[in-house]
Amino acid sequence: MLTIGRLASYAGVTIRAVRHYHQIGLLPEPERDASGYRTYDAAAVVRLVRIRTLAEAGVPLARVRELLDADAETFAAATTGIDRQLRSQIRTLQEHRRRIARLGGGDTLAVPAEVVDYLDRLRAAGVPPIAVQAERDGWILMAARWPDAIPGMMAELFAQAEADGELAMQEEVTPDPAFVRLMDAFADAAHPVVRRLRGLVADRGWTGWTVVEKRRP
Amino acid sequence: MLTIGRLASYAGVTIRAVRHYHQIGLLPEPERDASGYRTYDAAAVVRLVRIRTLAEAGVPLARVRELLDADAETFAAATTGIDRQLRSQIRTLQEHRRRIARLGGGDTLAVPAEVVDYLDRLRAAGVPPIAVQAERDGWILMAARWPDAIPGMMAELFAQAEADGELAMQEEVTPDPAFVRLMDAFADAAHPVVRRLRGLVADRGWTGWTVVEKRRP
DNA sequence: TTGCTCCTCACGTCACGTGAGGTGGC
DNA sequence: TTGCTCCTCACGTCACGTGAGGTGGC
Repeated sequence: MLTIGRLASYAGVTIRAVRHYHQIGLLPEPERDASGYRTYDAAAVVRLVRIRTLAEAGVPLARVRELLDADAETFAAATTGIDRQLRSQIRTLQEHRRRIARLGGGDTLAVPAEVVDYLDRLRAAGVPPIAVQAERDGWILMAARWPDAIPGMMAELFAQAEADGELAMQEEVTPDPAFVRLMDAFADAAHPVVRRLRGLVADRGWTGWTVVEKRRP
Repeated sequence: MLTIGRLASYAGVTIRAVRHYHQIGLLPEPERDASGYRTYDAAAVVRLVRIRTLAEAGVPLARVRELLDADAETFAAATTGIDRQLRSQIRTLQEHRRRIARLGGGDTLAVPAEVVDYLDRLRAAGVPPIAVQAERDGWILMAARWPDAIPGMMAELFAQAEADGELAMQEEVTPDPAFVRLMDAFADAAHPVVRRLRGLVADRGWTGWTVVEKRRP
């Protein structure tokens, strides 16, 4: 016969966990010795190891109770489902590894992949970091509001760039005019208020949006 | 600007989670509009996505707070630690898959591998299932009490079997006498009370333990 | 007497979930 | 008026953790 301490350590759980399983009726209360100590037999070990194996695999204790009282066939079927869930958890953790690695590399993960590409092109084209960041913030809000619209908008953006001439992919300090027109067009399309602001700015003698310049007289 | 619902759905968390992060000061409370609704900007999205990425990777929220306020170098170092933990979790889940598969196959997982081998030999030798189960229960209690002693005892057991003659590995219905002597010796060794009981049984005209027979006069 | 293992309450923890009851603009 | 999204309490959940205060045999 075993004390609760030996039982727990053999099964790899805490004493408190064993007592918890008694409380919720998952593991029957055993006999007591003269001192009031619980005394466990081999059957308790077998049951506790089953409980722990299932619980550690993520099965809720309420479900563990059902499974312990099920016949071998039902139980075997349930283990298939549990295994599927475990595999799915593993895949999820692998995805989390990728995401954590990207975070560690300085990525914010806040914009879709297409937009990341686009922002990289801006940087490569020599757009100043502060402007790229402002651009990113705009896309974050866009993506949050109309998530489904992003791929289409990006496709349209690049198609327009093709039409206007090639995007400057070299590391030029000054963005090329075609690209500036592209970004202005995009900014207008992003939100009605942008066009209005641009109008106000134009009224005051300035032109452009991505690169704002004093209009030549 | 975004409402809490759009922010939450874009970041892949619940509205309640966002409010919880406000409550514990993990995400700053944003401005309110005329109706008292919270209005979020792009910075809130960036911060929330970081919180969620870390939290889903298993980082406690108290630690997330530390990391969000850390510099890029400290943060990058921390992600290495988080990745190590994720890999360890994946290995643990893979181990759980193996254990669940064994449970589904009828294994109790309550005895060490050596004892499983030994019990298989008993079964192969034609020992009745009920006796094998009793034997298993004895070993469970043994293993729980003196876990370190099991390998040595098993080695001794098989060495003794070699000395007494080979273990019957064929599927005989009747266990061979050498094997019965072996198990009797083992039972005596398992616990002092076994020898005493055997003595009492012997006094009443019976012999043996593994196979109890009326003693021939 | 000291140390160790056990005992029973009973409140605490973590990260939210879940109503209850109410507001504001279409 | 109805539907929808938002708001603030505030108690509930899950699987135990963690003292508090006490017992029993070496």
